[in-house]
Amino acid sequence: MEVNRSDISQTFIDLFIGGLKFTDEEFELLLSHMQLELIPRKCFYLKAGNISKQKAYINKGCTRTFTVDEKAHEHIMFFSFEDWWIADFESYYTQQPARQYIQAIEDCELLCISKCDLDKLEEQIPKLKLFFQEKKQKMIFATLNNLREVKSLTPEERYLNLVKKHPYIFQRIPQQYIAAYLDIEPPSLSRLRSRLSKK
Amino acid sequence: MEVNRSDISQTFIDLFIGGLKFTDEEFELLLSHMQLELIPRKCFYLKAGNISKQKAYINKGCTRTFTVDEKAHEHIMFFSFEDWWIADFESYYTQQPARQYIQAIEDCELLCISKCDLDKLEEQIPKLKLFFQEKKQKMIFATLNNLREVKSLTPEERYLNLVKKHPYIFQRIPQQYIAAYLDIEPPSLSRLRSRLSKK
DNA sequence: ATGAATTCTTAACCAAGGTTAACCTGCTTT
DNA sequence: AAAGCAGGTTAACCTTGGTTAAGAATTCAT
Repeated sequence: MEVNRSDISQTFIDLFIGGLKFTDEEFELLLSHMQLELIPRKCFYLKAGNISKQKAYINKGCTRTFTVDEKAHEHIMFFSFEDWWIADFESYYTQQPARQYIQAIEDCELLCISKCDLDKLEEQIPKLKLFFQEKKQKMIFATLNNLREVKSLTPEERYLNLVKKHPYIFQRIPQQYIAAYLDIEPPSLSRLRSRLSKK
Repeated sequence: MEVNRSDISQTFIDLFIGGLKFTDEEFELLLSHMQLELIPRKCFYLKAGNISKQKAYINKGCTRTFTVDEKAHEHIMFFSFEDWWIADFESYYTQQPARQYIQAIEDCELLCISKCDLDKLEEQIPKLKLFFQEKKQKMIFATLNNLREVKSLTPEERYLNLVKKHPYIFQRIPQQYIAAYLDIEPPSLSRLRSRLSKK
């Protein structure tokens, strides 16, 4: 669907016009390559096996990125909210089938741009290339920290970290998904919570 | 210590001369910026709190990169062997104090180059820049796969994966470090192994 | 070669999370 | 309003890994 200027969040405009100092022409050029996709709650933006052909800015809504193991258990790698960019990182850069699913937790409005278009645009607008290189760098740091956390903390400690660092997610994310993010079963999360509330 | 041409492994020469098609001048230029560091077994190449100021090519030996949690338990992020490049990724790129330790498991010969020199060299030799960009990309993929594994597999499954994919490490890495890599205690690894050998 | 020091294994006991099933609550649907 | 459903909680039981300590096996140093 074509992007209607009125659909775009102020945050998106601030990001490019205010933050990255895009000229109006550059911004229009960018917009002309973006499509608006509406993903209803519970629907998939990407399924494992498909190729992640575009990056999407979350204009509204939130998603979960997860894998499914051999025992059919889901493991959530991360949640994404407004102002995040989503794609299956490995699939996007290799153009090989993804191993992860990206599913809308709430109705989502996504501003999408294809890898092909973005690659060209990045050559025309170096600021854009730098912006995504920065994003990539931060994403690596976040992944390494994540790995460190998963390796060194107990589920309870990870839960407490989540409460401390991202309390807002409990307003928007169902418990079962929090459990899948912590890699425990829903009854364990319930127990853990009641154990903590008694202290 | 200055790098003596005779110290360098054939693999290193093949990498740059054969693989990356460096001219002799480029190769000499690279070598002129590298230093040989000898790290004896059990000594640290990097300690948490220090800044990772250089990249090092493992000419000989192997290392472990690990963190220490609040309960003083060590968690090994990965092992590195000959022909790998080591640094604390986040610290190297941000020049902030590292949160990880890098310790020699065997006596190591490292070919080191400072971030400052490498940044300059990469401008002079674009092939070098591309080479490290590729490395970085692969490192991200590996980290994401690692995270997926840690989140979705049991220690037993991770052990079996290790046996299947990297059987050689059992020749060189003590059990206690394998346990710290799997994020279990040594007695658990022993139990797991005896359980498996009975099947 | 011998003693000392690591490293690995084993055993006993404990704690935490998995599994299953029942139950409760709040929503949707008709 | 009643039935159905999804999400969350609770309880009972089981499995697995942590903890501690003791003992066996290796390795190292002299």
